Amino acid sequence: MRTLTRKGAATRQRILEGAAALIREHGVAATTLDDVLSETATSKSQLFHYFPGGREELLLAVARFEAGRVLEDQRPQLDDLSSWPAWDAWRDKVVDRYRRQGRLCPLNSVTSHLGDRTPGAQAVVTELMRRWQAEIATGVRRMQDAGQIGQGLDPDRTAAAILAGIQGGVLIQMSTGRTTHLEASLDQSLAYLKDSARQVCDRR
Amino acid sequence: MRTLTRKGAATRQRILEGAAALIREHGVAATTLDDVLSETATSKSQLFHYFPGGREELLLAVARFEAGRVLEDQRPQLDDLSSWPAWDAWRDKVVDRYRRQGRLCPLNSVTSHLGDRTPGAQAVVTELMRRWQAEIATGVRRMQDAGQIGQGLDPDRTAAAILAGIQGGVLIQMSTGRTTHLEASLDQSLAYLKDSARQVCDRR
DNA sequence: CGGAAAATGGACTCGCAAGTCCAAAAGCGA
DNA sequence: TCGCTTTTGGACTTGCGAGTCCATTTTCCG
Repeated sequence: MRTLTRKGAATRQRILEGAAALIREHGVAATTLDDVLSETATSKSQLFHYFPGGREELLLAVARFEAGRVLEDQRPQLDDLSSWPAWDAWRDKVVDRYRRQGRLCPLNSVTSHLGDRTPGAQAVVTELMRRWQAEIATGVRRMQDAGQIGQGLDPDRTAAAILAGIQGGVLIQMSTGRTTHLEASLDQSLAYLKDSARQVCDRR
Repeated sequence: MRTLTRKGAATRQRILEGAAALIREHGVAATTLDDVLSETATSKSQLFHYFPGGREELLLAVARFEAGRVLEDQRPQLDDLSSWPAWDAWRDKVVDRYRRQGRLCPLNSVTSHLGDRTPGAQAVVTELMRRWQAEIATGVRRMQDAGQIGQGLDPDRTAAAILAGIQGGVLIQMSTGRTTHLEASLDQSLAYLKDSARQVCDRR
């Protein structure tokens, strides 16, 4: 596959998105290549033409595809964590995003199926986490600059804790179907940050 | 399988633990029934004798087995969250437990493979979370009674947030291999709880 | 318009792993 | 010890799904 004509690119994309849709709905284990073919009205030769590595390469592409959406779905709120109302709006956006997504987390599903044999999958997740955490940390720093968050907090470590809470909330949602834990975690984190500012004032 | 002789029970247990060991090491996808057989020195007829439902039933049994270990591994610290040193000791125990476990989380692996077709797997996880959260909540209440945690906090919701942080920390560890996020989350939660007590004092 | 490269259809192979089966050995209770 | 039940060995079947292959059509570009 040296070059890709417009038609070819469209087909490749159709396969990719079709596979992602099936996985989001039924999970990885229940999604065969033949399912993808009939879903996207393509033939086997096409799939292996655009994804020479077969199933594994396709799953990895789906992982990248899904990973790319995660942060995008949080914009523009994630970009501007510079006031408490902005943080609250972001919190609502995150909760809403995962409530819509439902019980299945495609990214977790894909990576846990690719397992450790395909280091690429872990790399995709790790990179996503790194970027996500960095964006949150930027928000923390802005609030510190504005005197809204205590100076004593390490922005990066704080962001790590918030991120862990989100991930765990989503994970628990996968078995319970509820966003209760996600909300509780975000609310606790935000409360902690808000308190940290107040304590600084109290001490003066 | 009406009754189970002593020998039969031992064999069944050997199969179960062997399967759990393989899954902990290689993950579910890379573990076949034949692998389990050679690992445990048993034959196919034995496996299907003790797990008539085949692979699915065995995986569910492994899930239950692993779920049972989770809380046990946190005792006795989890049982006595009645002082800050006790909470800190529990925190260390949890971090240590998951650091030892390494990158693979057998429970997540199994449930994500059984997927939504086997509701039993989700039930196992849900029940584990419920119990885990309840035990943490008990600890919160004790600390409230002792005036060490602010009365304004909802024990159950607080426990939910702590639990989410733990789960997320472990999940992130699965791709990064590090317990950084787990530690950051637990530390942030504990700091929040400790602050909640101090604020109550300040207000008086 | 013409030829090379890309895209497509779909039948075919092939290996793996789940699950079946039956006969033989071992255990158990009376 | 006897007879019944449980346990065990391991060969066999079977189905599914990944991956291969080649002929044909379509697209691209000079």
